[in-house]
Parts: sequence; C-alpha cells; structure tokens
Amino acid sequence: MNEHDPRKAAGARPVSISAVARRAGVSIATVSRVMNGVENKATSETAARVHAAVAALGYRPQSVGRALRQRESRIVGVLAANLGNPAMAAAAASIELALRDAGFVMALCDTHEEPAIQDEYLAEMEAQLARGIVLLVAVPSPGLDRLRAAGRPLVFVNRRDPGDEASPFVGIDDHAAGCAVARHWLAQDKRGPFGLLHASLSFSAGQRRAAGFVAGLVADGVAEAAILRATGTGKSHLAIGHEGMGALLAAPIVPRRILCLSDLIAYGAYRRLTEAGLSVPRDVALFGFDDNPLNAWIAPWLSAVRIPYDGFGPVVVKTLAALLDKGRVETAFLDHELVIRGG
Amino acid sequence: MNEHDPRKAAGARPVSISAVARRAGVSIATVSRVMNGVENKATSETAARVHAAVAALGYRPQSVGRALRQRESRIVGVLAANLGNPAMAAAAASIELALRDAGFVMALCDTHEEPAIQDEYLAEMEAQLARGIVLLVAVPSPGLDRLRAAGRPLVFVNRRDPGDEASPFVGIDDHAAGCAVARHWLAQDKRGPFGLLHASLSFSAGQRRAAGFVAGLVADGVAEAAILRATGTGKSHLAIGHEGMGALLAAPIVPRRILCLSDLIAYGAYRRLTEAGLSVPRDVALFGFDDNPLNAWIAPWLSAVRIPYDGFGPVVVKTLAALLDKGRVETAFLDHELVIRGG
DNA sequence: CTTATGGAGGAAAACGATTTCCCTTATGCT
DNA sequence: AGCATAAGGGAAATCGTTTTCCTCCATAAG
Repeated sequence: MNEHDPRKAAGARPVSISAVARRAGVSIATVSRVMNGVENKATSETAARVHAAVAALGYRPQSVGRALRQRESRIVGVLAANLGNPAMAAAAASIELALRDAGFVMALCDTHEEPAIQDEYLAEMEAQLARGIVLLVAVPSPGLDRLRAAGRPLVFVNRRDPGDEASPFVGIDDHAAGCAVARHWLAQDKRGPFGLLHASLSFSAGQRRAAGFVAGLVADGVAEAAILRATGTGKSHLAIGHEGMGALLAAPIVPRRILCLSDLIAYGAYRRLTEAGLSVPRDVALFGFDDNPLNAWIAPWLSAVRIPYDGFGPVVVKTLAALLDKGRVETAFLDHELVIRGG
Repeated sequence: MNEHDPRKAAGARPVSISAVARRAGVSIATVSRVMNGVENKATSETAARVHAAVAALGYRPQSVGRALRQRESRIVGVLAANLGNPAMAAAAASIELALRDAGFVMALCDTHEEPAIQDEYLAEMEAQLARGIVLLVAVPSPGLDRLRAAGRPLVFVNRRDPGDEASPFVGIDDHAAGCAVARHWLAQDKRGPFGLLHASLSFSAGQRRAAGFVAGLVADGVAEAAILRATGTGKSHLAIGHEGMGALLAAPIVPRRILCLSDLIAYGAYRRLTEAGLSVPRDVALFGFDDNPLNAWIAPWLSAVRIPYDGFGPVVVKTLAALLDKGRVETAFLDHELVIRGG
C-alpha cells in the first residue's frame, strides 16, 4: 500500500542489521536471534517489534556477513559437464528447485568436461565457502582429488566419482539399464549383429551401460563377435555419434539395431544415417540413453532409456543433506524406464 | 613433485591471509597488496617471498572476506527464463565463458519465466552482493522494478526490459528478422495464407518479430487477412506450438508456410502436423526463431532465424562492463542470419 | 644541514553478520 | 527471607579481507 520504497530512502547502502536494530530499539544480537528463530531469547513483543522494523526497512540479511562468520555459505555449486545437453539442463533445473526448497542457493557452471575448467570452478566454490558441490558428470582432475581428500561434501550425479566409486552417488543402475535394452531387442528378434556407439569408456557410467548391454546379449546366446562397437573423436557426443556411425556403416554387415550411450550420440548417428539415405527406424533402429524432454517432440524415431532427471533434485538434496548433517555417505539408485518409439 | 598436500596439513581451516603473512614474515596488509598487484608497495624481493608462501601453502583468497569489505562480490547473476531450451543453454554457456575471462563468476538460475521465482533470485543476488545481473529473457516483476529504480547494473538479453525499453540490451533486431523471413518467403511465392505461431505477445521480442513479419508481408501486397495467427495456453512453448498448430489446422485454408516465434514452438507445431499426417516441409513449411544447435542434427525440416547465441557472451560482458565502469548504458545489436533447411 | 618527496610496510579500522559471554530480572522452591 | 534457575537481552569478539592512516628510511633538492 505504501508506494515509497524504503530501500531508496536508506541511501546507496543496503539496509543492514544495525539499521534494523536501531529502528526496533534493540541490539543487533537480538535482531539476529529473532531472524534465526532462536528460542527463549526474545519476548513475543520484542520479536514483533523486530519483525515490524524488518518489514518497514525491507531488510534482507546479506549472505556474505553470515558466510564469513559461519565460514560457510548457503551456496551449493553444481558443476555440469555440458548444459547444451537438454538432459543435463533438465537435471540442473530439478536440482535447483530442490536446493532452493532446502534453503540453498545453486551456483551452476558448465565444465565442458574439461579437467582444467572443473578445477577452476572447484577452487572458486571453495573460495565462496560453498556448502557442498554437486558434480553432474565429473571428470578426473587434481582439484577433485584434493577436495575428496580434504573430505569436502561432494555428490556425484549420473557418473560415479572417477577417483572413488564409493563416493556419494545418485543415478540409475547403468548395468541393468544396458541389460534391459538387450533383453528388449532379443524379445523381438535374436539375430545380430548389434551396434554399440559410445563416447569414452573410461568412465563408470559408459562402462556399465556397455557391459550390461553386452552381458544381456551374450546371456541369451548372442556371440561377442556379433556386437559391433564404434566411437568417434573429440568431446562432442554429436560428432562422436556421427563419426562412429560412419564406422559402423563400413562394416560388412551393418547392424540394424544400435544402442547409443547417450541421446546426443544417437542424434549424431541419426544424421549420419540420413546422409547415407537410410531411414530410422525402418532401416536401422536406434536406442538412446537419457531420453531428454525434446525427444518426445522431435525425435519420434528414437527409443531411449529414460533417466528420470526431473526427479533427481530431491534425491540429490537428500544425499547431500545426509552427508552434511550426519556425515553419512549414501548412494541412491533411481529407476530407469524404456521408452519405445517409432516403428 | 611433492605429494604432500599442504592444505591438509594446515588442518580443517582453509589457509587464510594471516597464515601466508606469518610464513612470509610480512604483515597481512602487504600480502593483500601483493596479491592485488598494488604498485610501489613492495620490493620485488618481498613480493617474491609472498608469492613463495602463497604457493607453498596453496593459498587462495576467500571471496567472502573480500566481498564483505568491498561490499561487492565477483558474482554476476544470470537469470535465464528456461534452461530446457537449448538456445538459452547455449547463450548461458557463452556468457559464462566471457564472464570467467573477465574475472567474474557466474551464478546461473532458471526463473521458469515466473515473476515470483525471478524476484526470489533477484533478492538472493542482492544478498550475495552480486556485481551485476544478466536477465536472459526477463519477465516483469516488482523486484525487477525495485532494482531498476535503485540503479543496480542490469543487462537484458534477447528480450528488452519489460519496464523500460531503454535499459541496457543485447540481442538481434527482431523487427528486421521477422521482415527478412517475410521477404524470403515472398521471393518464393506470394500466395498466402501465411501462419504465425506465437507465445505471449506482451513482450518486446515477440511483438517486434510479429510486427516485422506482418510488415514485410503487407509491404509486398499480402492482405492482412491472409496472415493467420494462433497461440496456445500455458508457459511451455512446446505445448503452445502444439495447441496453436491445432488451431491453424482448423482454418478454412491451412497455411502452407508458418512462422514460429521460437524453435520450441516450431517443435510443438511439428508434432501436431505429424499427428495430422502432414509432412514437414513438404505439406507445410515451418520457420523457427533461435536456431538452437540441435536443429542441425535432428531438425533438418526446420528453417530458422539464427540468433548468434554463441557470440553473446563477449557482447554481454562488454555491455555490463560499460555499465559498471563508466555508468554508460549501451544497447548492442547482433546480426541474425536465415538458415534454410529441408525441402 | 635542513627539508621535501616518495617508496616500503605495519597497525588497525572497517564490512555485516553470528555467537559467546555476561548481566539483570523474575519466578519457584525451601 | 534466601537461593537457585531460567528467560531476556546487551557488549564485544570473531570470521578474512581491503584500505586508510601512519611511521620509517633513503634520496634529492634547497
């Protein structure tokens, strides 16, 4: 109702706790205690006066003051490997929401899967006294080793800690998911060859997905030789899929069913197939991993293992909270789902 | 070469400036000055001792201390409307890179185009003493009005400040871009009707794009009545495109060329057309806006106005720097480009 | 020989919050 | 009455920096 903005009247400086204390006629200690809901430290009458002053001045505590004193800020760093991947963006959005609900503030970064950039951000998060760090697909790096050794709260999402598989982790059971794809295809037709397109297999997620897929096929009698693997160069999964698909096309018998260890790899493969005049999924069926939200709209030709990124947030925060409050290391597995499209 | 991590030996507390000072045998003031490169305040010999101590202890200044003293942190808040849109994710990535080069730290948030969430983040950025705030597609909100009135450094990207068109802005010339699409289509065939699918037109970007498109058509003799507009409900551009396309399909004559004011709207329209058994672009041609990086891989049926998000970063930072250093309000227009696909 | 001048560096005061000691007062119990 | 206890609240220390004074010393100019 009052159109006058108190913050402007207060001058260039933002309203500080001492201004509130002065206006309420109490000490800054009392204001602090009321703001933080400390019990038995203020009569309801005093608290009301403080709240009135806070409202009148539009006071909001500055995070830096608190962070300095407590040697800990409310920031939680989220280091994502590639925000250009809609699946990761979805995961980040979900995590952000959950963090905010829990009273944290997300600082989101894109590491481009570069150890140097990851280290840069890890150091920056330390400098900001971040409460914890969430690594949405981590790469090995010296800084990561340092923080792990120092016992800082780290939560790994989607890809396990490359330095210690026992670190807190949130993700799906990659082996089971790979296996499920194999079973799904075998239920249709047991004849190979099958294709497997992957990026670097030096990380846990890819390894497990591939291993599960192969294990699933082999368990049902498919020969190892009937599983053709290919990859590409560089960091872009799109380019890797494109290049890897080129390699598969050069095989004596081109696989008619190809598992791509990420949606982006599948996109690359799709383009390569289109360039070769082949139709997806009529000539070649592709199976992706992630099932990012756009697939339903523009990739009706792509089946995929759906990773429930939308639901990651609460689980990540719960895992982080367990680490912070009780020092307990938790690993949470979420359920995947096969989304079958096309045909 | 030394495997012993100095930070662990220092105990739980991170290395502080006083530890460095002690080790170097100087005062903390001198350490601070050396770290900040203050001239004429230390002999090269003293500076060398300080640097040696910094290296030995692995010291990195804590941002909170500095922020508290200077009443300003190195954080720049980037509030994006929707990170699920790959175009925005690309813009955010570019901005992040440029900010880092300039010595800032990005804190990225997703406002979901909700005024309440945007305000929440604006307030949080204030509490963090953010150096500036970049709004990657802003919505009107009380908090935004407050910050603008307080003269805080705000840079608007892609969509102008809904409260003041004169605020610093980085984006393309939307009117010219809309006009360019019209001319492109008229050069092929002047017969209508034409379609226009849009989300809310209460914001500058959409308004200008639509106005430019219509102006371009009308200027070449197309009747206003031959331009069919449609939209949908809700916030999701995907759903809006889907629903709006449904409306256009109900028209007496279905437009064979439809401009969608964002790629996501085009995706929604694509799905609706596919559901109706129509082929894109054979039966209906779609033109999008943004041309997000995935289009080249999986949307070969979509022509689009390419907005050079990859190049936004340096321009945004330059605009922000002009605002911070010289208090100068700049508006930067980047060149768009028509990307023609399919057919 | 005095007196500016400027380089080198230390002591201490901020910055805005939280938190630890205190001190006062009121209440309940013997 | 005497005393323990607890509630209510203030003064001041503290967190890690930056920055303002200030001092000391060497050199150059007069």
